Amino acid sequence: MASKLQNEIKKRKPFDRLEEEATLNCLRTVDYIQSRTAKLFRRFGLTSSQYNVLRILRGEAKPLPSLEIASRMIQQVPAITGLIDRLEKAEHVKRHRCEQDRRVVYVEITDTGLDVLKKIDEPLVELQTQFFTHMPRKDLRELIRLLEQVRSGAVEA
Amino acid sequence: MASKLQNEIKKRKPFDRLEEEATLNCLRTVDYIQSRTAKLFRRFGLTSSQYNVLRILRGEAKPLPSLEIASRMIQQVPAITGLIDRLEKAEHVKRHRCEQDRRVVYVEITDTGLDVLKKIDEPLVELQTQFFTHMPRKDLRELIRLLEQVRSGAVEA
DNA sequence: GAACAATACTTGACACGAAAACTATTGCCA
DNA sequence: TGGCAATAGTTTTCGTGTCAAGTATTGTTC
Repeated sequence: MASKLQNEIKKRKPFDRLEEEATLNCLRTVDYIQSRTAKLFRRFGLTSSQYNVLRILRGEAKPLPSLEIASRMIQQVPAITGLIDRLEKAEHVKRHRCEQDRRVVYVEITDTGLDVLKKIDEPLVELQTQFFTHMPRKDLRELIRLLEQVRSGAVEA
Repeated sequence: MASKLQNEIKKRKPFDRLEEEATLNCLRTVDYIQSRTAKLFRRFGLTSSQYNVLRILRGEAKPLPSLEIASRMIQQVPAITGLIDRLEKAEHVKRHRCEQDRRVVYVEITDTGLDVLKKIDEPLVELQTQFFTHMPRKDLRELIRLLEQVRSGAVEA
């Protein structure tokens, strides 16, 4: 029987390696999750990355250096500068240089930023719940275990 | 005990919902897979999207209309134009208008394109194998099942 | 204490993804 | 057959990710 994924991408031959099928399934599933989530954020004028920066800042509840933010995200250093530029323009964050070490730039979330996050909280919980409502809790836990297991084998690039 | 993911993103409090933990685990794992794969493609002068277009064209072994290609990928219509522009400039594909229906543009892979794919084949198999070598086949099959299960609940946006 | 290395960003160039608006061509159908 | 909708792509704009190279500041070492 043809797999679900095989139909989705109109692949003619079945996968000949489990590894290929697993890789593509990961990508496909996340694409689904990403696009739904991105759509939600956009309703509030944010992109996924912007939301992530704000979420990190709220979690920490104090200003953080740019690179510290970058390290908690998945992004490269250069991207973070422009990201914060735009967040600053939208008045969701403020920047100020550290007086002790003038190389460091601290980023702080503003009240405007906190307000936006607050509005997003509930619909985001709803959406994440919706992704998995049809799955038994047991399967959900198993999925988490397996995904962590994949990453546990991660080798340095 | 703090979860693996919680440590990775330096989250201070444990996740209070399984759904959140599962969502973020999906994103995190795929980011790992994506970045490793993208690096491989870049060694051969391709991006992930470009590789995907070429792979689709090789699989079909005949010219395909632009939108047909787009539908087998995950991308939006507008993105496909520029993507094919760049592939054409690199002489990996050729474009030609359909004579019967002049709205349609057929895209065909060139010998250059086939050559690049051929060179990528082996290292890609190796990389995908490496992602999962440390996992028992049984777990791999279970992971595939669970990921398909997630998508099976997909609701229209 | 002067030179060099390391750190914390910033800038510029290019490719991609997403949305909205536009062009060209074809199909419909009354 | 004339007009209007549908289809297939393209263009534009903006935010992002990635790489390479650059700047400012601080640390370190001989």
